[in-house]
Amino acid sequence: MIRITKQTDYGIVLLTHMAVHAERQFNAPDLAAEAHLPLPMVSKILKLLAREGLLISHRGVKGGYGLARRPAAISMAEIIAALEGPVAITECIDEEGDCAHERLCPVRSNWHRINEAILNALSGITLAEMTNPLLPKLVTLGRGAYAASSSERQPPL
Amino acid sequence: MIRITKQTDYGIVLLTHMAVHAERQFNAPDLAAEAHLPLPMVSKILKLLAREGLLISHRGVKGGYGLARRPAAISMAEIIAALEGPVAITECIDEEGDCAHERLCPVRSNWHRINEAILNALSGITLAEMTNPLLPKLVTLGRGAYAASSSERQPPL
DNA sequence: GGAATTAGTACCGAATAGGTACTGTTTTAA
DNA sequence: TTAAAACAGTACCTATTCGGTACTAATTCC
Repeated sequence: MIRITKQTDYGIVLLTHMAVHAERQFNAPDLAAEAHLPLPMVSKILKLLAREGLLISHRGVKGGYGLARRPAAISMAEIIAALEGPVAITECIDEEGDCAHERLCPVRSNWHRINEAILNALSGITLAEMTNPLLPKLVTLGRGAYAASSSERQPPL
Repeated sequence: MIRITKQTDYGIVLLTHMAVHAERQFNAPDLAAEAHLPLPMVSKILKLLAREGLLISHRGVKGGYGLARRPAAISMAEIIAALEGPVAITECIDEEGDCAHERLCPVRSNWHRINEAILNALSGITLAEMTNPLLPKLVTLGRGAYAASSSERQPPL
């Protein structure tokens, strides 16, 4: 059903939570408790995000994880790519040589369109935007004080 | 890894093939042979597409399947939705009541953004475009005769 | 009525996802 | 220097889903 995995789902929740207090450093147990997610999963996910460069980790007693960049500089595309590999909806993209239909398949060159369309869509959403509880349109229609309370300002769509 | 299933993959290949000769009617064995895909799978997929209203089926000896609409009026979003259910990247969209984190999860309302972004991306690609072997940009840069050979004109990106 | 064709459903094996456990490494601080 | 807190890596198990097949109706044409 064209779903992201739960791992990624959790990962986005965690990163969003971290983005609200972007300066703070979080350790796995605290994050798990605050996000109401199982610790082993949280641990696993944070390790992955750190390895992929989206988080910076510090070991030792006072260790923990912090965002590697400003929330506005981290896109959904990056997060998803970090947690489940390159965003490619179809198989025949990565394994170009293996496809037996290569010469016959008229669709092949067009997969790129679909993949790119999705990649663009995901690249256009930043972590900073995810911390804002309302949609940009509604925010600008409402009173400005609310939008100003979020740490990052969103570029207009 | 945020993939469509092979069923959907095959489905798009089949529909693209049918879109090239949009008036013609195809039966399952012929289509399987022409697309170089296993017949049982093709059969299964065509049934589904017919049930979802993307294809029109005719039973009996001279039966077969035909496109229900013009290729330009069928979007990727519809095809994917027909073959693997509604396009919703995350779970908490459809099962609103069940999510235990509902009251705590600050991300929840923002999933809509991601889902809609992807839905928009997929809605913007039509079956007619998939029959064109080259990307729009390259086509307009090349000689016009080539682009004119495709049955449908693509809107500029 | 017989043959061709779609419709529906049930089933199985293999791959993948969700989740857990364990062992190692680094850092702080008493 | 040693113990504890935290991250790093990896291996493993179970349940679900996917890819694929088979079989039995229901229709339609000749």
